[in-house]
Amino acid sequence: MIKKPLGRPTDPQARAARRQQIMNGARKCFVQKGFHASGMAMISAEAGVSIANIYQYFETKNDLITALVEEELSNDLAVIQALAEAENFSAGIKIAISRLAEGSDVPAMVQLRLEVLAESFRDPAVAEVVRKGEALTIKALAEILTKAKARGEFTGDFIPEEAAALILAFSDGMLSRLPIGPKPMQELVEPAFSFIAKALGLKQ
Amino acid sequence: MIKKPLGRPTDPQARAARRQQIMNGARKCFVQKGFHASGMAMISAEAGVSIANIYQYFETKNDLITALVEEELSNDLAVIQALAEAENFSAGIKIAISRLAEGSDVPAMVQLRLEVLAESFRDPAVAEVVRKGEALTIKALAEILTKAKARGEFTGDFIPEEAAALILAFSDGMLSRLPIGPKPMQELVEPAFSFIAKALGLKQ
Amino acid sequence: MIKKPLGRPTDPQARAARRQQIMNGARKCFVQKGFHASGMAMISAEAGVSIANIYQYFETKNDLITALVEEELSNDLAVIQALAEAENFSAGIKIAISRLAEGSDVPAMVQLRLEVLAESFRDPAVAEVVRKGEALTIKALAEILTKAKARGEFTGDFIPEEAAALILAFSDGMLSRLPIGPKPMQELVEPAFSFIAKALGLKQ
Amino acid sequence: MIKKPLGRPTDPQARAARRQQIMNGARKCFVQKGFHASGMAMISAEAGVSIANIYQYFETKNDLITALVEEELSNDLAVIQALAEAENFSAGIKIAISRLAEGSDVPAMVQLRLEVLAESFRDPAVAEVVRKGEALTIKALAEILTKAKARGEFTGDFIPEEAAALILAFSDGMLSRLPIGPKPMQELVEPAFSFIAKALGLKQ
DNA sequence: AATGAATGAGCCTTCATTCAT
DNA sequence: AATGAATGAAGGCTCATTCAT
Repeated sequence: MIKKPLGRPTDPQARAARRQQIMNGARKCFVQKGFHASGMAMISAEAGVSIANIYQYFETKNDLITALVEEELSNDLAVIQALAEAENFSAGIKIAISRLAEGSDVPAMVQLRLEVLAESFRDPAVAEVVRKGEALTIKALAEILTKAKARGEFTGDFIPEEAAALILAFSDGMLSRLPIGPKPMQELVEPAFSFIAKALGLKQ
Repeated sequence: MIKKPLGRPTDPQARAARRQQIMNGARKCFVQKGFHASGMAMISAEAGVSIANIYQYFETKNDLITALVEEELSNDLAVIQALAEAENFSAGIKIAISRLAEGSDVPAMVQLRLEVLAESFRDPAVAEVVRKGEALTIKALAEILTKAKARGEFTGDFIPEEAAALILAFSDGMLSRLPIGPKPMQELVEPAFSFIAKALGLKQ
Repeated sequence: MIKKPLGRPTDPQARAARRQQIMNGARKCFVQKGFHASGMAMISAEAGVSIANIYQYFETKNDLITALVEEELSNDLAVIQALAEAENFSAGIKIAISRLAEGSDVPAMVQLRLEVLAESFRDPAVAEVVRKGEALTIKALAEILTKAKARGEFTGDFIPEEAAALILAFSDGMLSRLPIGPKPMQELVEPAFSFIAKALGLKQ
Repeated sequence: MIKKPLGRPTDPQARAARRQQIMNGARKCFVQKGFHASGMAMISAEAGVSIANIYQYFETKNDLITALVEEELSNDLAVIQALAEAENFSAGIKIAISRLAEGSDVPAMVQLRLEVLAESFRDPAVAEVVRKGEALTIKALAEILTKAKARGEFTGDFIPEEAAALILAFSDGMLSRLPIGPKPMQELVEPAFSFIAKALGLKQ
């Protein structure tokens, strides 16, 4: 016998949709003003929802932030995982880069990334979430490196986990300098790739 | 005849000291809570100064932030310039690293660095200040690289300005992951140096 | 099919009541301290409402002032219009005077009137509101004068609009001297009426 | 033997000049913003004096206000007294009116007048000052009326003190409507004079 | 589920004033 | 006499959050 819910049946799909709607509005605000300068009023306006309604999906503003951080991290992970399907490491990196460069809202993502890192210094809860997400990302990238290494794509030797961490750090650093660099990011893609390639001893 | 100014004369030294005192208090707050979550009340308490007094040294809270950003950038530049006095590039990097590692408050500096980068996305005034500071830093590092290159310390070839930008980005990325990395920073110093060394073709 | 609005429905009556409650509290404060020396804290205390709640009914303190000015002007207009129902001009004036004299809070009204006039010098928005209100009042009084004139209540000749403006100015002047006059207002009612009567050539 | 002051000799003239300088700056501010919206900072800037210096001439801001009110009242009295030198009442009124109309800053005076009246409702000290000043003005005007009456310039009968009070009230009322009247003041001078003339039974 | 109404705490800034020079 | 330095209190307004409908 199928369970028959009593009272008003809640529609999980509708709930998820609205939750996403709120998070999308919140992301816009956080990108523009940061976590702590974005008010619930602005978020509710951007999401097209009443303020009070937000509190039925997130207990506090902090929870909303945390949820958004998790979503953001899973996006990052997805990029890395997409990289796994490439034929070789070199091609994978280029796919990832082009995916970033062609993404319509790179600055927004970077802004949010910085916000997340800064927040993880302050809020231990956020730090924990980020730490887990990053661990997954590093692991995924390390596996890719391990396979590529096994395929003999590198001349040099390195510990995959370490190299993964370094690559991601490098990527973070490059992206975070987007708004302040003297040159546009485009011109640094090539040297950046070359930088990594040499560091890892990528063939050709 | 020299005109004698009426009233109480200004003591530039005392003013500078007080200004610094305020900025130090502000830094503590900004490190803990970020720019926008730090209130003037907290800053004044931390600095041991009345709120109203702060406004005799900084017109607005934003001006205080900007001043702090400038100070922070000049500190960064000083680190790089100290690197110029080393015998060779390898030694210089190690000096810089040890200087950072031994610095009593690396996490605070990193936290502030993230805050600054995030803010430069939002406030064009801050972005401009950061841009100028970074240009100076890149230039300084590029000169160091040029000299080291002339001394034949590298096997590979690279454009100094580009390499400088990449190194700084890498450094930023490494530092910014301090609170989230699975390993403590200490363990990544060696691989990070090795990473750069290979990328630039540093001999030995 | 009629769309059913979601969420809690608005109760216009309750809103209007609360709005009035706030305005009443504000009036007390403005009478005692004037517009600019009355703080929102004092207003909220006098109205029995939280400060933040006031801002759900008036966007700014200035809006609250403007709304009060409008209300005040409509009260003035009501007094004049009540005058229209009297048998003749002489009786009407006496009705108006007694209505003022018996009104429990003449000083408050006068104080507010001065505040309004002073403010209309500074804030163009207030000036515009007052101008429109005064135009209506003058028009109403002019009509009354026109009818009385047609009834042959005056020996002299005068342009109704001009006379109306002069009478209102005279009234304003008399009232505004309430707190400084050497004699209580009561003793000046008779001479004031006589003054107007002679000026207009009122019979008997 | 002439008294020889010990210590630093104070220059009463210089003191008076500076005092006036401050009051002039204060007047500008009070006209623009009113008593309570004008800050000491603005006053000091307008007067070209440091804030602290103001406190050597006026104990509090309130004292500064009171002093200005006194000055303002004595100006009013001077206008009335100038009226005494005219050949007859009719000419005197016209002199007074033209003196006002040609005065470069009638609106400023009126604005201040309203401010003073409003303040006299609140501050008993100001009220007392104004009351005394007004008593003098009424007395002066009453004397003028008495003389004119003795010269047979009026047909009607009236008590001079009463008439003086009424005339001044009327004048106040007319002026205070400057910023809100539908017509410019100029066009109301003639009817206003006629109004008074009729009320007092002025011949011709 | 969704919204309007309400609030205490806090925001940045300016106030009138005093003190030291 | 005159000014810079300093401050507690208050300014208008917004905050994240809760409650009633």
